[in-house]
Amino acid sequence: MDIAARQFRARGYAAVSLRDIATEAGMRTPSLYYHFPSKDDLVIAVMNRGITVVRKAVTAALAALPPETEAFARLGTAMRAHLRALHGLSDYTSANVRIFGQLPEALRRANLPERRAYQAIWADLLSPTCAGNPEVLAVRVPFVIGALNATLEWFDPARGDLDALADQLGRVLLTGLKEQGGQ
Amino acid sequence: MDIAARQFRARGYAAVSLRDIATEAGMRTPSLYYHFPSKDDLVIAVMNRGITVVRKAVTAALAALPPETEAFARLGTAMRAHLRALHGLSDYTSANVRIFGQLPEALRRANLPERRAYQAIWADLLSPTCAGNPEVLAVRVPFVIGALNATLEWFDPARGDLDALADQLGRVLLTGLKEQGGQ
DNA sequence: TTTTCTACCTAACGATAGGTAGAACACTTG
DNA sequence: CAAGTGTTCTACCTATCGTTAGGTAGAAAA
Repeated sequence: MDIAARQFRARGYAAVSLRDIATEAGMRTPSLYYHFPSKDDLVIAVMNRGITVVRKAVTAALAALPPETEAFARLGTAMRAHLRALHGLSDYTSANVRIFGQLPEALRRANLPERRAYQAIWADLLSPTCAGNPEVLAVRVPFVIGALNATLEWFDPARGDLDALADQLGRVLLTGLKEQGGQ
Repeated sequence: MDIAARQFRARGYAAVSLRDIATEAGMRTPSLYYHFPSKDDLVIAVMNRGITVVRKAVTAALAALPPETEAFARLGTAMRAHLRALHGLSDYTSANVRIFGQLPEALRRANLPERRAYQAIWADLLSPTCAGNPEVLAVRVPFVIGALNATLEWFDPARGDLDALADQLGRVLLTGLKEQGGQ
């Protein structure tokens, strides 16, 4: 599954064959079928773990905060944990974000329960920013998650500091582009 | 090309076969080779037009503004034009955003010049928000474009008002989540 | 009227995809 | 040691992929 996640992340769902995965695992293709009944099942397992990983990372980061931490500090912590899971923690979450849009609808649906559970965390976090207004919240939750996920397409953690990125994005999202110029 | 763009957008690069495109076009597969030398050339043509379309849309929207319009109003206008191109104007831009990450590196590289030209517009727009600081700019340009593009994965223009979305995202990006609660 | 071009066609190619059947190996347990 | 069980193997299948070869009807050009 580690190998599959890394390959899916790098080259996409349809472009990665079971032969590719088996070869890197030091196996023959049919041997994979002992562990997974089909390519679909394998990719679903990778996708679900991708959400589980980031959800646990964010939950743990929030749990480590002092209980009286204010809403915007909690939000910043969650953003940093999410970015860390995306860019460093494992290939599962990044594979999920990368290939979700490439999957046939049936496979996408199989990942939706996990995704909704994760979105619920962000709904709680973002609720104070819009006085609980459900229509605004319904836009802000996917917007913030989507904006963070989009960093996967342009940020290279090998060439930039991930914490600096988290700081800067946190500032922009919380206070907007309008305030403070540089630094 | 219209058909190819729509199918790429809906189902991804590798999942769309030349047979699929030809069938919808009312042709046999090899007939496509009269118009395009290969699948790669076809997809490159679609990708490049996708950026051209949104660049012209944004440029035109900015040109229609009074010349003395201040920086943040110009930014809001550009955001709205970008969202419109993504969600309504044509399938080329949305296909580009959807499948860029799925392409083999060689095809991605073929689209980079167009992309850089488009990013230059946003660098101009965003420069006033960070006093021209190049490091901050290098993060903010892909961040804003990425955040807008990510709406493709969750916003359905058939079920929500695109202008309302543009307004709300413009407010969040310009003034942040911290200010004004609801509405 | 002869030639060339445009826009398609049918037939088939080699490569590769996901998947199956069943034999062979490896390790634990009686 | 023999049996059983878990794991990987060889060999092969069918479907589909992008692509090529060679040809054809009709419009345009000479």
